[in-house]
Amino acid sequence: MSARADAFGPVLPREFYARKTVRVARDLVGRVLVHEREGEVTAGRIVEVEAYLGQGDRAAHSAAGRTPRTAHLFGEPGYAYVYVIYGMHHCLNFVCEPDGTAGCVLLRAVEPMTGVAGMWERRPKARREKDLTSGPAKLTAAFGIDLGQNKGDLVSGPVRIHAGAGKRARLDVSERIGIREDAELPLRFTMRGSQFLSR
DNA sequence: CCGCGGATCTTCT
DNA sequence: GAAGATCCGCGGA
Repeated sequence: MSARADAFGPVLPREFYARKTVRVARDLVGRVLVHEREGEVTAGRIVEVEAYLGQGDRAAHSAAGRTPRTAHLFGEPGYAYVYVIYGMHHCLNFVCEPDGTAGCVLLRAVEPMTGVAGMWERRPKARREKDLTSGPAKLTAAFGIDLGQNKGDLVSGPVRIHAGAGKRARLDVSERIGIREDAELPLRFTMRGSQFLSR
């Protein structure tokens, strides 16, 4: 790990993810997403997430039971779940809950911190800085994350989450975006006052 | 600024 | 074969 990445605080340990999905989701707001490869560090503060529950949540990919795609949602926590949406975009999730129980947190928006020039290169159509990462597929593009990072270890791999400054973020709670089933559940958590939310 | 529809492909029925 | 946890460009106001 580079000295620069250390400035974001320690990497969150696997136990962080081995809790109830909603608890992890709330705790993730304000943390720092880091993608490091070939010496290039891309980082951003997490400002928006959504929880997808393993049980009683028909909007979750795990709702249909184990399939080849979703098997690791039921496995050990602290791994990435990346999938392709609408044929051309990628979404990044973090596997939660103890081994054997499904549950994940969808990352929806971050505030750019480090490697912003690289983000502009990977998202040349963005107009303002907030357009770089203010959506689940925008931020994966800006961070260079795709299926190659699926099943990656968030504790020891190139995609990690660091603890951040430690100040407890003020949260707003709302309904999840872009889903039909169980759309009324209050499972979207956003950093109050952030200018980098998806909508 | 807003609403509409096209793009494009993985996954499961 | 159809749907989908989205983004972007276009047209109109």
